[in-house]
Amino acid sequence: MKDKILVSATRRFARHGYAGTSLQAICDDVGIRKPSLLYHYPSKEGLREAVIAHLVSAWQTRLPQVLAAANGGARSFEDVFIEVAEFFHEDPNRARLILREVVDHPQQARQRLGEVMAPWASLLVESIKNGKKSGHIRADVDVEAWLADVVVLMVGTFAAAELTSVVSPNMGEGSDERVRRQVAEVVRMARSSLYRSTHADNETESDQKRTRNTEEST
Amino acid sequence: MKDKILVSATRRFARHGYAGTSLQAICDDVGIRKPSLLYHYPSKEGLREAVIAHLVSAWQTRLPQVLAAANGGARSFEDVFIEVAEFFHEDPNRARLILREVVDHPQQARQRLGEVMAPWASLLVESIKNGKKSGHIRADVDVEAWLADVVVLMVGTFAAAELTSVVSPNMGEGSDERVRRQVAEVVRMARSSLYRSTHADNETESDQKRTRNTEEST
DNA sequence: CCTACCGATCGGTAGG
DNA sequence: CCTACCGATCGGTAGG
Repeated sequence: MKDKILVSATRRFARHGYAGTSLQAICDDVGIRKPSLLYHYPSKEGLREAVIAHLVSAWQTRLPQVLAAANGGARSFEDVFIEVAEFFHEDPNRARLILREVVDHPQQARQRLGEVMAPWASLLVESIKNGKKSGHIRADVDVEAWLADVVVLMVGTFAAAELTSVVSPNMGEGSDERVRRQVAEVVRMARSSLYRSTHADNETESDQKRTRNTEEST
Repeated sequence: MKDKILVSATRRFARHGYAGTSLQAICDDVGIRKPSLLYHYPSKEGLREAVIAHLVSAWQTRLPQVLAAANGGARSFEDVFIEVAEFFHEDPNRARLILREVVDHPQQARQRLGEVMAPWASLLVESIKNGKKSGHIRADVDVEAWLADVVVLMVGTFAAAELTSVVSPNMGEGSDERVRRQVAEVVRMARSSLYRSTHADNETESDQKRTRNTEEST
């Protein structure tokens, strides 16, 4: 029961925001009365904290795989972002929730994001800076800003998948396909803006139509 | 007076969201009573529409400059994004407002964004696709996805300027400097992920330590 | 632009 | 997990 409340709260907080969600609405979802909800969670604020804590812990569970990817050598960056994309793909509400927290409680969200990102972010930054010295990473990359950009891109892509269709409304209704394309382009942008010469540069002009169909999944 | 209401509403909707803002709070800001506000605007919803309409009209005012930049030849893309950045820099609440609209009313926001972006977005997309044919644009760029990414990046950078400090908390408190770096990196990413060979590539390996020193200031 | 007031709903408590 | 109920606040109206 406590879990059903958490699931409903997560969905509603993500979709309508904290202020836009009433305890009554959550109770209606799970079929109980307000006092029953307040037996499981001390207050609305307490419920919000539980929702965030659950999100953080889901991420912590994921961390080992991300860290493993980060140590994978040359393809480190791409593998890390693929792991991150998988995390959001599992439940896009996670991205929306993060986005809401960032705009609703900027300083608190910054701190929490810092704690949660620190382990893998510092690894990545270190790795990129080494790449700069050894020459295969562009010298003009602002590493911290680059990483922040890619995180914004990841969260933004999943939180606002609807945006894509602004430009290409002719794409299939299935937003799954849309998100896939969007993520692929995020990875491509991240990579090609980082490396001095991109692997994809050995593409000839003959295959301009597109070699990769889903992703480059070679 | 009507204007003071609009200004307060814009700020509060941007910062705390529509549901998180009470008419009373706006009235307190401008020093009137609720019925007076409802004389100027028919309802809370009506006020929200006015806020959005004002944002759209501010953008329309800007449009000519953006279109002019889009026709500037080789530097088209960069100039367009510099114009867009200027628009958000004038008032970051604009970015927050857009972001809120996108998560709160996805389909409505998508439609409105489509209308507002169409004129310059189609110019840009066309121009990039031509660049592909003539060979100076990478063949593997997913043009529509790329544009969506850059828009997300622009809005996200101004809406969540606080994010940057997650990675580099040692940076100056002045978020102005932070945003500047962030925008610069957005432009760099956008450009270098687009062109087959970037202008910045003529950097030699000798200035790898960093041309700019505002960076992580070793 | 105001006073006075409305029904509805908010988060939360008492008490079992 | 419930019924019953709380004060506070919500958006909005009547009437001037």
